[in-house]
Amino acid sequence: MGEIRMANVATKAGDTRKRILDGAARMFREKGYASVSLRAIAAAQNMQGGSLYYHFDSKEQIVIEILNTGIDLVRVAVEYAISLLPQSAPHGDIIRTAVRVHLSALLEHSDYTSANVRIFTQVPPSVQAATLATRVNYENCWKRILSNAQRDGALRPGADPNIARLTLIGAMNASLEWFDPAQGSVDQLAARLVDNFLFGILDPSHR
Amino acid sequence: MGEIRMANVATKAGDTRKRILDGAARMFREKGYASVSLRAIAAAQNMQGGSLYYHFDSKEQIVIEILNTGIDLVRVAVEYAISLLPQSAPHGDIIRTAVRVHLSALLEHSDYTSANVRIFTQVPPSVQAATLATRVNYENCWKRILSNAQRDGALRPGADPNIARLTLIGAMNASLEWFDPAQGSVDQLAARLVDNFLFGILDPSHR
DNA sequence: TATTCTACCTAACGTTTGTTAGAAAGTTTT
DNA sequence: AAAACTTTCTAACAAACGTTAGGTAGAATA
Repeated sequence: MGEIRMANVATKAGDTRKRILDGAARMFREKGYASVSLRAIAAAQNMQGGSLYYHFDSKEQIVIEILNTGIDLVRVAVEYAISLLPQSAPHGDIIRTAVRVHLSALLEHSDYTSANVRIFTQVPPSVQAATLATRVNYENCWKRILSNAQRDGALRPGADPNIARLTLIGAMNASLEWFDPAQGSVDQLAARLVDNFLFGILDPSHR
Repeated sequence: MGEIRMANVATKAGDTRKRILDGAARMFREKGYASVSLRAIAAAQNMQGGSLYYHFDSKEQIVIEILNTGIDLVRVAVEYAISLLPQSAPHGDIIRTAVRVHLSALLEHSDYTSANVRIFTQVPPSVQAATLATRVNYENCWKRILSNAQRDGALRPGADPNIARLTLIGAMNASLEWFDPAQGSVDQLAARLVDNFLFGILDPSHR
């Protein structure tokens, strides 16, 4: 009593808790939300289903934590990578960097991020609501990038930055469904995807 | 016996069958696959859960039929719209037409098509496999469009038609999650999305 | 050593799910 | 009107689900 409960403290429970989340994130990414049971999540850590309730209040709390973590991970990674660019960096380079980092997290580094993309639409409305603030945070990160570009006249006249943002994020996230490392690295994919996005696919002579 | 069982014949059972599929498609689009039970699908037609088994063999068969219908609907609509264009139509116009028809089916006309986009990742692997041929069919439709453009030199050198195709379809389908008719019509969205796709978002002076 | 706390297990609960068998209406054919 | 066929209902099944209560072994504390 009177003590503050910390999330990631170096205890046995803290380790187990993290292992449960790690395993659950991977399983959610692979099989979706509804078809991953608490018993399956527990079994992956050699535990019984009921034991999860020592660490979490409900299945919803588990998935909320995974979704929020997944979103914050990309946001922090993108913001950090951008902060390393010189102030004078062209907007094309900023967008290029953001896309590369987003795809890298989604396709290479984070089960949390990929789980978020895969299962967000499958999750109960209450869970979606509990991750809204985190999502808005990341949305604003991209809104800033594109509205800065527009402010400096870097966007083609008539280009709608809102539609650009939403389609770009949609296109990136969709790559989770078809990306194949045998066909090329994530960086190669990012480079080509950004080129299409910035320059279009049409040859200048055909415009 | 000896009679051929037809799908859309004008019988009571045929009508009921279609109404069940129509209702199920809408419910799947709205709530996802797992959380729509057979009892709920039946209740929407004032029926009992078990009665569905007079018309269908299983829940999987229902969703397979909905998914295949949804994909074939867009494919036929896109192919027909393109066939109406003059032979000499520029590739940009062909792509523009295809995008407009795809978005129109997804966002305005077909619960089957939107259900397909929404729940495909949620559905059991056996169901995904049962819709593979239909999906490949539609994929080939877009492959043709883009490889024809490349053959005629309409694509920017270095533009990868495969990545272009996958990102375009990904971007269009993602719009199902954020499209808001209050912000503009489907045709307006299609026009802006295609402009971004063909010309890029960057101003020529900033390249 | 005795006690308290941590981390997990066992076993069950109520609910929901897809599915099935057989009865019961309603319709059509003979 | 009788018979056959079509369509739906009733009622139950086994399985799986999230969740809970209470017990238990080991570690930490006193």
